[in-house]
Amino acid sequence: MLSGKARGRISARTEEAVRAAAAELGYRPNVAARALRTGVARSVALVVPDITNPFFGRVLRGAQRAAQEASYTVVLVDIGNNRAWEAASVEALLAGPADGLLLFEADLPPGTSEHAIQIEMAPGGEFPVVRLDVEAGVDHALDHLLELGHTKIGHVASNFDAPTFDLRAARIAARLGPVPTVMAPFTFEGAKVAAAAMLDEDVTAVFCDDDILAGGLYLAARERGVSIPGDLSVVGFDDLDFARVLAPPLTTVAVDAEGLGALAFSALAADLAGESVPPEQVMPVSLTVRESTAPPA
Amino acid sequence: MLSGKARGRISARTEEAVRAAAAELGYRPNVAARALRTGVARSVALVVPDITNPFFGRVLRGAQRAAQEASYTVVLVDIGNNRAWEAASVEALLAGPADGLLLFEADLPPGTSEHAIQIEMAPGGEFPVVRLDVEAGVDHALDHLLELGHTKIGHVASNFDAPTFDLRAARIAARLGPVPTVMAPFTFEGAKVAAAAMLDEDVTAVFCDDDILAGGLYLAARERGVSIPGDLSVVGFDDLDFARVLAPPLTTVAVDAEGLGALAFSALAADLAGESVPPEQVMPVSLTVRESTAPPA
DNA sequence: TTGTAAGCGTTATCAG
DNA sequence: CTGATAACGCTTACAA
Repeated sequence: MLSGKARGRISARTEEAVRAAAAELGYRPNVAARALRTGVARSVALVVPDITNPFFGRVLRGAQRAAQEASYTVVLVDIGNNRAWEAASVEALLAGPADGLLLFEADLPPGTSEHAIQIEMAPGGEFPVVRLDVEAGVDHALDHLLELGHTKIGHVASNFDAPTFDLRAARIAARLGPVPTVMAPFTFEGAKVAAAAMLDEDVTAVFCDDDILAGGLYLAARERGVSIPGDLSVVGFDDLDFARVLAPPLTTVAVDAEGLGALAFSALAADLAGESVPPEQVMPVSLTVRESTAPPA
Repeated sequence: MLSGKARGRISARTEEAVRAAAAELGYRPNVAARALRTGVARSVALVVPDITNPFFGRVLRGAQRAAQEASYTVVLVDIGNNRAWEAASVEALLAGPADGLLLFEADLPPGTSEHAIQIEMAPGGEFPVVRLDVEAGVDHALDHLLELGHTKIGHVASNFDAPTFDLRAARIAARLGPVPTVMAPFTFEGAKVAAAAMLDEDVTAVFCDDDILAGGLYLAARERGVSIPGDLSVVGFDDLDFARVLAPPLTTVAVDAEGLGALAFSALAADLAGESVPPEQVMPVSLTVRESTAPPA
């Protein structure tokens, strides 16, 4: 009765009384028993590549907020940027605790029949995808640079193999043709050494796949005495909190990470409820212009 | 039998055969049924104030790694810096999914008999606590500043009410007596406006309760044209990734957030296993000296 | 409107 | 060493 399925079967007075008594005694339905009986755990798993990256923290918060509202619980799986762990981790989830999966840049062993939503992946796969409008993001960034008068633009790309980064590269190529490119890892230190090579290229502006990569470029530029934006304009992607506090503040593509997480959860909830969910949903992005971009010298 | 409780009751050959068949058919024990029968879900909940803060991301990763090794699952609850949500959120957990709680700067309704570990809280409460050696952290920072020759030191304190911040203030007071203090919120923008007031004080160095607060101070200093460390030395706390990329790189107290998370999980696991756990465990910290500190002008 | 009973998939116990 | 059986706490269907 406490599950709310009593529609009109019992009197309001009785219901009231029972609820009061339940509250009085501190009664809590046993979720394990309910899960066993109904086959539904009201819990979803979120798989992220690196929870240490603040971007995923925001996605997680969005998903968790939405989940909480629907009285779902979210269990976190952090792949730790280590693809080897991925299979094992996801495998563990399939064993049961989760009704469905929110997969951020992760794949499922093919044929595994499970409810899942993929985040920031290419559409056309087995599961619905929810993603950022990456193409619009690079368009905004490139338009801004082009308007400023830059013609020699470089690309500091992520060396993490994920569709979202392929999309960035493809869009840049489509707009500008081949451009000087370096691949950088997702840490300030690593990105710094990788990005240093970009300073030897003949470019007046660079687009970075992510703010962290831009941070690495800042480090390299500082070490080499190249001034931003005087000698080099730089634009990042994600608008992480620290972009604001860089010197100079970073011009970057702002994305709604929490919204992305929340949207992914809603899609999964809809799927679990048997509703049909669109094969692809994309979140708009915008450009936040700060002080790291200026006309070329 | 698959639960491994068959110690010598069946032959190795039989066991082998059964396991093979199980793997063949893709059999997975149903966790809900197991949880119902055994009363144990092999799952713990981690409650954090703000998952958006990279510090908690690191704690979460540490806890998750340790949990995964023990084949536990961790469910996340993000309070969102909103104390009002806290009770409701924790309440939801008590309903069942979690065998135990990892409470970061959170309290449990008193008397709630549950297995829990408190992180970064004052010892002496109902549950064992695991925390950073905050006192040593401020000692390191203060010693460093004192050695540099600073005598007029200010304190940018967190306005978030948590024992760890009380500890910092108490230690500073014990070492230096009353010092100019401003309270700042946990965002760059908010901290910037709060920290601006510190620039009007007669101080040559500032200790910040957290790197984020230090970032706010950087912003205020930049706006007012005060140079770091020329006019003002600043030291932060936590050694978040972005501390490295600030200009100048921030001198800060480095803490092992992942280790903290892992330690907290182990303590909880021990508690769950019926082992006794020490009422207080503290993690050592160290000072990372970078370029935001120098002798007073 | 209310009561009763079956069964979800495990694990544990107790005879065989 | 093996096989049958009860019980965990809940939901649901059906009988009263």
